[in-house]
Amino acid sequence: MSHLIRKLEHFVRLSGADRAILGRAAAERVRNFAPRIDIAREGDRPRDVHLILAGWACRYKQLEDGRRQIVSFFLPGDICDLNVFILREMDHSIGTITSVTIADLSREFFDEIFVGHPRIATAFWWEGLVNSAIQREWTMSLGQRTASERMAHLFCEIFLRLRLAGLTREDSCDFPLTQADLADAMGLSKVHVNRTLQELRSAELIILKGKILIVPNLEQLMNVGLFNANYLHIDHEGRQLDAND
Amino acid sequence: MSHLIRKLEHFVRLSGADRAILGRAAAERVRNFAPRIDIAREGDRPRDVHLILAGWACRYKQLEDGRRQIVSFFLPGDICDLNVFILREMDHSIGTITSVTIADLSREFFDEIFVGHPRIATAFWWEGLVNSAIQREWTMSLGQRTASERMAHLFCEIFLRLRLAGLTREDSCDFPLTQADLADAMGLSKVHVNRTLQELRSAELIILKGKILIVPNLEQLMNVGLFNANYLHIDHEGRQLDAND
DNA sequence: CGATTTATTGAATCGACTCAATTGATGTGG
DNA sequence: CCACATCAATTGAGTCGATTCAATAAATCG
Repeated sequence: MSHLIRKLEHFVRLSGADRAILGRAAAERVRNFAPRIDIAREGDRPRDVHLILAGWACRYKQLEDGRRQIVSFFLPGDICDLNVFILREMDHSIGTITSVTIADLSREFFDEIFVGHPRIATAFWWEGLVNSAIQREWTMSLGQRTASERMAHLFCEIFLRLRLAGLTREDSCDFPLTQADLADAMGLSKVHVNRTLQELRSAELIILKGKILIVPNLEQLMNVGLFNANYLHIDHEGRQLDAND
Repeated sequence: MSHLIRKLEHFVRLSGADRAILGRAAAERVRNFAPRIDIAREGDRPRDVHLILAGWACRYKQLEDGRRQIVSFFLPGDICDLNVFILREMDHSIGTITSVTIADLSREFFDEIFVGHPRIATAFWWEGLVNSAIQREWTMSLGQRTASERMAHLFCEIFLRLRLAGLTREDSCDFPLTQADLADAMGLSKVHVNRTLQELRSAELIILKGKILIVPNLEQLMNVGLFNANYLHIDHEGRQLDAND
C-alpha cells in the first residue's frame, strides 16, 4: 500500500484520512500468487480492480500460434484499469513474474472514492492517464526505436517508476525479468536481447546480474534510449487539491 | 455528434435526455481545422477534452532526430482522454489527417456528467477502456505481427470502428490515409508499406484506391490479420443501465 | 547433487530498410 | 482548362538489423 501512496503523492498530497482510507481498502481482500502464474486470463469476466502490493506482474496477449507480447508491467503500487468490471470479458491476461501480493478493490470502494474523496479520485485519474501514456510510449518504442534504444528506454522507465514507488537504492533496483521476458516485451528474439544486453553492458550503461540492475549513469542511459520523462507526468500539479495536514 | 451517440449506444442505451445533453455539449464550442495541421502539440497545456465530430486525426510522437510514430487514430465520434486537463502538459501531439471538426468539452461538462448522468458516465468509461485496449493491441501488432498481418489488422480495426460510428457502406469506407501515414503508424518504411499493400491487393483481401477502402471479405481479412474483435468490447453489456425510452 | 531453466555463442538466412529513380495523381494559378 | 509544380505511389538493387536453428555454458533450485 505504501508504494501506491508514495507514488500518488508525487501528484497530489493526500491527507491522513485519505491515506487511512487507502490503507484500509488495501488490507481487506489480499491474495498471494506464486511466480509465473496467471492472475486473470483473457476471456475471464473482470470482477475487481487489482492493486499490486508487492512483486512484479505483467499484462500479456497471445496469438493462436503462440507468439506472445507483454504489453505492460505491473510494479508495486500499480493499479490495473479503473472500472474494468463494466466490461464483459478480459481482452488480455495478467500473469505474475515474481511472487505477487495483490489487493482486490471493489466497485463499492470506487463509488465511495468518486463521490466523497476528490483528492484520491484525482490521483486515480492521474494514475490512469500515466498508464495510457506509458502504453503510447511503448508503441513509440516498438515502432521507432532500435533494439538498443528500446532496451535502454525500458530500463529508464522501470527504474524511474520504481523510484517513484520508493523501491530503488542509490543507483540500483531489483530486476527479476528474464531475457525471455524482455524479448516478449520488446518484440525481439531472446538471442537478440542477449546481444543487445551485452552491448549496453560493454558501453557501461547498465550492470545487470543476479536479478539486480545497476544504472551507473542514468542521464547517459536516458540519452541512449532517447528517453524523455515527460510522459510519466511526475510534476506536482495537483497542488490546488493538496491536503493541509 | 451522432457518431458518438451511435458508438456509445453499442454499449449503453441512452435516453432522449442523455442524447440531448450530448448534442448540446457538442454544439457549443466547435472548431474547424484544415488537413495536416496540429490541433495540439507536445508540451502544450491541455485545456479541453476534444470530441471529433468529423474527419480523421491522429496522435503522434516524434523523436529529436525526426522519427515519427502515429500512436492512434481519431475517427468521428472519438473522444480524447477524459480528464486530460489535470495534467500539466501534453506528452504527444494531435494532428489532422483530413479537414476536421471538433467540439471542445469543458471540465464543467464532465463534472456535470459524472454527478448527474450515470449512463453517459458509464458510456464514457467504456470508451476510455476500449481506447486503452486499442493501444495495447497496437503494442501487440508492432511487437509480434508481420508487416502484412499488421496491415490487415489495422484495416479490420478501422473498418469496424467506422462501422460502429455508422460510417461504412456495405463493404467499403473512406480511407484518407497516405502510405506515409500507414508507415508512421505501423512502424514500417513507406516502401515496405507499398509492397505490403500490393500483396494484400493481389490476394484480393482489399481494394484501396482513391481514398476508398473496399473489404470484399472481412472474415478472410480478419484471419490474415489474426484479428480478434474482443478488444473492441462491442457487446451490449451496460444493459442494466439502459434507458427505458 | 543432478535436473531444469536461463544465458551465451556461432552461422546462415530473411524480412524490412535505404537510396535512388520513375511514374502517376492532384491541385492551383494564370 | 491546361501547364506546371508538388505530392503520392511504385519499382529495382543492394544492405543491414534481427531472426532462426542449434549447440554449449552457466545459474538456480529442489
